[in-house]
Amino acid sequence: MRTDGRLARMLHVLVHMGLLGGRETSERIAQMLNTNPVVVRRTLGALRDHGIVESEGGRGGGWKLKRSLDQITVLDVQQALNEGAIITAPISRDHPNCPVERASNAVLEEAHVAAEAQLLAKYASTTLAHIADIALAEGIGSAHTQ
Amino acid sequence: MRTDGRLARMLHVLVHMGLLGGRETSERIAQMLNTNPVVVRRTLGALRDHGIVESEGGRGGGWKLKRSLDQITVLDVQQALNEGAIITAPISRDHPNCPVERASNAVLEEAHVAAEAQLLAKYASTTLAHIADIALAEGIGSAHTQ
DNA sequence: CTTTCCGCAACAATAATTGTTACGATATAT
DNA sequence: ATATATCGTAACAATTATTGTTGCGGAAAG
Repeated sequence: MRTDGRLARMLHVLVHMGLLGGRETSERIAQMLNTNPVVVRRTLGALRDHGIVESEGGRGGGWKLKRSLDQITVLDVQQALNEGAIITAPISRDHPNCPVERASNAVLEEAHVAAEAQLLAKYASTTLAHIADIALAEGIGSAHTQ
Repeated sequence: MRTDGRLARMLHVLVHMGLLGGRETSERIAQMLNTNPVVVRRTLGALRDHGIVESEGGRGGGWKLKRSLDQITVLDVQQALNEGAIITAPISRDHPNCPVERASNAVLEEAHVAAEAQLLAKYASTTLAHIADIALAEGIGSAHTQ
């Protein structure tokens, strides 16, 4: 199964935008992400709908953070991208009335719900400013030294 | 993304096999799972390679548990089916040398590794006998009342 | 030696994200 | 006004993983 890379990509680009401070076009952001401007609009559009960034069309337009890095958590970004659960219990629906299938599913559900709760708590307590600090401690934060 | 239903399906069928006690053919197991005998062989084959079940060909053959239900944990089944991680951190690989991307990935990795550790602990402490108990408490455990 | 099993290869079906092209809408500069 | 730079969106191919299916071979029991 292909991994859904949207969360990581958005964290990456939002931190860059916070460090750079100005407005960025979909074209430049696409280069940061090694991808296409349309993919950027598609994904950043979801963040705009949740008040994390704002966009302006026309000459001189582009994308800008609507809050500072310390006011955005990983959880904010995650929830803007995916309204559903992060970790989905891999339950089966072959015989919904079979007590054994229901018991198996119930055990899996319980374990996954607990793991997801822990994950969400971690997401909620991690701000993008924290990520920026780690990046700055390791190297130059705003350049792609590739 | 389609959910990987193999773990839930295997828990389901292993508990049935434990409760029934005898040998089951791929054909009958496929009916329990609403699927095809080939899919059953494919998946149970992995469990055989890990010593959870055994198979015999020819007339009177089929599949049988190699250990009792209280000697098989959910973790055993999970690891037989998938050698990799259960929860994969959705990291990005767009600019591997970019400190910001690395910092984002590191934060995600750390959170997911912690969540997976909790999940594995839960899997390890849950036996198939436990699932069977839940099923028996709710209804008849060996019949498909559909 | 026939029937009943599993073993395995090959390929279509399904589902989700990503990548790409094309066209429209809008705002700015000249 | 008109050209230009941007986002907005629809449509479709590419990719990837599991599932479903068919077909043929091998092995064991009777």
